[in-house]
Order: sequence, then structure tokens, then C-alpha cells
Amino acid sequence: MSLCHALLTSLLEQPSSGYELARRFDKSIGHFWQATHQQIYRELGRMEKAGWIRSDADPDAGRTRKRSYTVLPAGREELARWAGEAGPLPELRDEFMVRLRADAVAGPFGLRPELERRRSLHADKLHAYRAIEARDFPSEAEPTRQRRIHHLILKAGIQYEQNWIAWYDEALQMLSED
Amino acid sequence: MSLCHALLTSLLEQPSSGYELARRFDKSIGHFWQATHQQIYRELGRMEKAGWIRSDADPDAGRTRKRSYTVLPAGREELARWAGEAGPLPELRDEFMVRLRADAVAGPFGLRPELERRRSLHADKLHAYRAIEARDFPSEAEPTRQRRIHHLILKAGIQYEQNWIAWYDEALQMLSED
DNA sequence: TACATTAATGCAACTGGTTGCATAGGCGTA
DNA sequence: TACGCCTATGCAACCAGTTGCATTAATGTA
Repeated sequence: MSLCHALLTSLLEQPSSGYELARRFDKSIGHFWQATHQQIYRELGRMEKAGWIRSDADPDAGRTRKRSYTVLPAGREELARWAGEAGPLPELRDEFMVRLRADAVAGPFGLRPELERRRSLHADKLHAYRAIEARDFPSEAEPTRQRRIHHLILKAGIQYEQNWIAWYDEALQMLSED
Repeated sequence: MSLCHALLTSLLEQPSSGYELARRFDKSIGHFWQATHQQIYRELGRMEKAGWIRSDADPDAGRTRKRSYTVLPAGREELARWAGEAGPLPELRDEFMVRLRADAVAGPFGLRPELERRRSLHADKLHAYRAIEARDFPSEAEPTRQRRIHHLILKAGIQYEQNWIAWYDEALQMLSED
């Protein structure tokens, strides 16, 4: 299970509360591994039980319940152990292919608007990634090992979206030939 | 939920038993929407209750329990209703990006072998798709609407794998610069 | 005849992820 | 002061998907 390892990584970068993790997730690794606050809190609880992380009342908690989590040595070891493991490829699992197939067999159901909508959603994501790239990885910046890896991850997202956009263009063109 | 609609589509092409569906799934739409036999049997049960499909003892069942499922008009309507709906984009959810990030923050953990392994798994899939393409969509065949859509779906798989292979090549090259 | 394999279906338990709701303090503003 | 929003955490119920196992019949093979 990757969520706890994603959390360990995030907490190594910066000890944080569950809430902060949830927000940071949305902006970084969350592009490749989504999690709701519920999952995050649940997982933090488990990890604390397992002795991988420790929680303290956050310094700027005031009178709130805010807790800050820190990775313990056991957590760091677990991350190192896990990171080297072989894992499964992500599964290609796309609802829309099911709709397309239904359209081929029992349609046509007029999928053009949906094709266009999806193409534009991919374009939105691509623009968002490009904006992050321009901000975080300007060409003049010195490429440390860490920065290069982070950039590489982002490029996976960029290429993924570009690829789908190209496919949707092809699909739309095919549709207009009918 | 797409599984039942994938099943409806499959059953429209060809009334079948759960077992047959499970095997056909592995070879066609299963590339884009996986399901175990368990899920399929469970779903067939639900759909029969909902009045979308009907089951009869399969003509060549002999003394076995084999049942054959057929789509009823209500099922066909449900498929048409669903097919036109807007759906969510598939989520980009890749374990390996979590490992890479862990490697950037707390590594290096020596991810090269895993990078190579994953690249070659993608290459395997690509070859499998290419083989299907050569067999099912030879250039001389007449492209009906249905055939063109099926080919389009397959191409999504092909481009997806090509895209990942290109990314892994870039990643491996980056790694060798260290 | 015995044994392994494949066809065919299904139960039970579990895991990961989602949804809806609840709580409670802090902060800005009308 | 009252209202709404944001920060922050959590419970409970649910759903989809996975895993392991069990059953029964037919088919092939040593």
C-alpha cells in the first residue's frame, strides 16, 4: 500500500499535521496518488500505532486539536525497504472506453460532446502542469538530483496529458468522418 | 459504475455465461476495464434482479450449472442512458511515482532495476497490443464504423504504452547522468 | 481406474477508498 | 453580536475490488 509511504515521504520533507498533508497532497504527489483527508487521518493513526511516526501537539496549535507528525527511524527504514521493492504497473482503466465500446455495439449515442469535454479537461490539466513546470523548474535553475527527479515526475504528468489530448483529437477526427 | 455496462455491451455482442464473459474480458475490454470472475458473477446477479438481463440454462450446459445471460430491453435502455452521460477522467495513480519521490527525498535507493523492469513490462504490453492490431485490423480490411471504433480503443492502449516507454527511457537516461 | 486439468459457479472475509455527517476553535465582516 | 468561512479532526456506513477457498461436472491422460 502506497499511501502510507507517500505520507512518510511528505513528512520527511516537512513534519506536518493531517490537514496540512491533505492540502500538500492536492498540490504535489496528489497528482499521482490521490487521498482524502479521511484516508490520511486513518493512515496516520495506523502508522503511529506501528511506531513509524510520532505525534505531538503542534507548536502553533493554540487551543485547537492540531497535531504534528514526525517520522521516526523505524518509519525511515520502512520507507527505504519499500522503495526498492518491485510494484505493479498502474492499470489502464478508463470508463470512457467502455462507453465507446457500447457506442460501437449498440449506438451511436452521440458521444462527440463528451469527447470534447474530456479533451478539454485533459487540456486543463496539461496547462496546470505546465504552469507548475514554469514556476518550479525554470531552465536557468541549477538541477540538483532531487530537482531533476521531481521534474521527471512532473513530466510524466505532462506527457500523459499530451498523449490523451492527441488521442482525443484523433477520435474527434474519426467521428467527423462519419 | 462501469462494470455492469461493460457486461451489457459484451452480452449484446454475444449472450454468454459468466465464465465466458470473464475470459472474453481478459482479451478485449479487459485491457481497459479489468474484472475478476467474482465481480462478474456478483454483477450478473444484480443485473438479473434489476431486470436488465435474463438467464437460462445454457443450451450446451449438459448436466453442469452453466447459465447463459441475455440482455433484456430494459438493459439495452439502461446502456443507452448511461453511455451518453458525462463521466470522470481516469485518475493518474502510479505507485512508482511515490517510490521515485521517496528516492528523491530519502534515497537514492537504486531504482534502476525497477525502472528497467517496468519499461520492459510496458514493452511487452505494447507488443501484445500490436499483435492484436495486426491480426484484427489489417490495413486492407474494410473499416466499418464498429471496426474503426474498436481500432481507436486499441490505439489508446498502444499510444499509452508507447508514451510510458518513452518516459522510462528518459528516466533511465537521467539516472545514468548521475 | 485413478489423477490432473479445465469449465463453471459461488461464499466469506478483507482492504482501500468514498460519502455524509459531526464537532470545535479561530477569524473576518456586516 | 451574529453569521459564515476556514482550519482541523474524526465517526460510521457504504461500495468496489481482491483473495482464498470450496464445490461440481466434464475432459483428457497415465
